[in-house]
Amino acid sequence: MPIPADWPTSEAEALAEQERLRALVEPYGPGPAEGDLVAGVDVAYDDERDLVVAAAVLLDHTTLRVVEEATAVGRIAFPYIPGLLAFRELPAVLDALAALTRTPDLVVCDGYGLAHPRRLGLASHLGVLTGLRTYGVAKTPFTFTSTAPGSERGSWAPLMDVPAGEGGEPGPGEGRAEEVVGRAVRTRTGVKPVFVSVGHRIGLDEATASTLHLARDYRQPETTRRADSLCRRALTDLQRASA
DNA sequence: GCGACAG
DNA sequence: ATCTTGTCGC
Repeated sequence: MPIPADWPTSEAEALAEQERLRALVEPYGPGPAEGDLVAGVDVAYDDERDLVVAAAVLLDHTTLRVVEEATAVGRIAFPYIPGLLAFRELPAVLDALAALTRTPDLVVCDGYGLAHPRRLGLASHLGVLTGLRTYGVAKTPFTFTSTAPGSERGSWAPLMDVPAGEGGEPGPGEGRAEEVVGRAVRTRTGVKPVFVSVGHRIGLDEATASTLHLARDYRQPETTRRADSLCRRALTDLQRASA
C-alpha cells in the first residue's frame, strides 16, 4: 500500500498532527485477558533503496505461542527525527497489521507511548489511529530519567520527564512539575532495564505486568523479538531477491 | 548557537 | 535503524 495521501510531509505538519491526536489518547484501561491475542510490530529499513519492511506477529498472550505472522513493504514515509518517529514507521506498520486475518486485542510497540515530548509517541499514535489497545517498550531512556530499578527481575522505577532548566527548588508558581511518563522495568535480573510507557486504552500498571509476562526469558518482550527477527528476515530476503 | 535525541 | 569479529560467560 502507498503512503496515505494525507500523511505529513513536513516537520510542521507532523507537529500539528501530533497536537491534534494527543487529546484523543486514553492512558488507562485493563490489561490483556486470558487467551487474548497480542501483536508485536517492528520495522527494518533499506535507506539505499528507500524501502521499509514492517512485521506484525500475533501471539496468544497466555501461552506466548505464535498464532500468525504478516509483513508489508513500502517506501520510507518520513525522515528520522527524534520525536517524530511515528511518521516514519506507522504507514508500513498499519499495512502489516491489516495483513493479519485477526484483530489483536493489544499491540506492543518498539518505542514509546506517552513518554514523548508531546505525549504522543508511536505507541499512542498507533492506538489513536486504530482504536487498538497499545503500549510501548523502548530500549533506551530517550530524553527521560529514572533512578536505577532494583537488580531483581520485576523491579521498576518511575520514568520522569524533567522540564528543562530545573536545577533548584522551583518556587511556588514557577516552572512545571516533573511528570511520571512511564517506568524503567527490570525484566531480567542483572540486565539493564527496558522502558515501558502507556500507548492507548491501557494503564501503566497493566502495561508493566504485561511486559514482565512477555519478557520472561529475555530482556525484550517476546512480541518485539518475534517482530524484529521477522522484519529483518523479510528485508534480507527482499534484498537478495532483487540482486 | 550547541548538544542530545525512541528506531 | 545500520555498518561489523571475536569473545566472555551461563
